[in-house]
Amino acid sequence: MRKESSTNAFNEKHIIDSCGMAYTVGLIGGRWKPAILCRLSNKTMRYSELNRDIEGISERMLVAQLRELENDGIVERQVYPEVPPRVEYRLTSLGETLRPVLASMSDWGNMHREPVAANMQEAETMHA
Amino acid sequence: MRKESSTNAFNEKHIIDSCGMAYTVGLIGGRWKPAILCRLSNKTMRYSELNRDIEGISERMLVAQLRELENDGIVERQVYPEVPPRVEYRLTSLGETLRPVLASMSDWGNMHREPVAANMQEAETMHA
DNA sequence: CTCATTTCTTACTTTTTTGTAAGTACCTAA
DNA sequence: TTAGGTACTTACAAAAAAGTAAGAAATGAG
Repeated sequence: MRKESSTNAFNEKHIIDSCGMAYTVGLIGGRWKPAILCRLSNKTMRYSELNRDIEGISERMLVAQLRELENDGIVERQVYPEVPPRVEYRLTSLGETLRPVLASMSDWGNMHREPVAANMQEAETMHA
Repeated sequence: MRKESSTNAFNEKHIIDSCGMAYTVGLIGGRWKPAILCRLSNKTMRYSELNRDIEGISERMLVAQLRELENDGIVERQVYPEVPPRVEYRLTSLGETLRPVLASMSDWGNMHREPVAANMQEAETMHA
């Protein structure tokens, strides 16, 4: 939970308000958001797909990050009134404007780190 | 300090190895790195300048973040053998390759958040 | 009525990041 | 000899982020 009155929270707000880069990092940063956005950048996915696809993520984290992305207007959540439930996540139109930014980050990362087998596939799909 | 054996540390490594975007975010993310990179993107600065210019940062944080950027090969540190000491920080050539990425993040951020007076100047200088 | 499936919640613990405050080293100039 | 400027360190405390484990709702199938 966040403590509105902390120096930390104050600093965060201030930086976000005075630096566009910090604002962007705030939206897409964190442990799991890149992994989520990377995937939703390519296609709509349902909750269980994301959960299976992103190795090591817990449901708590997955939901929390999706909610944040949703609240920030980057991702949208579509619920189908079925049982068992089906919920799909995709980029909003705002989220789509982020795509080139995400792609440039992804490309830079893939270019400048030691090549690891696991990335090969990802590196390709990002710019398919 | 980091606990190498934690699930958290393991997950971080794994994601960084499997997602270029996560790798990039890992390098430039965090509370103060955007503010630092934003400035060093434009010009070489000495320690005290950064310290004055980045409102609210503590010396501990400034040094820590600069060290990380240095260890990651993005920023370089030049010490002049003078008294009182003079230390300058600038982007390395690897850091320069990051500039367009940083700029696109900065631009996106400035474009998509409520315009705040403080940003006007920054938004201009970024693409001068 | 009980089970299975999917998409979450909730309460609690551990780990990581950030902040605070004080101190250090170096030389120079007064 | 003492004060001053710059660039840090260090030890400790607070806050935030992430992990763990268990549970809950809704409903159709058997």
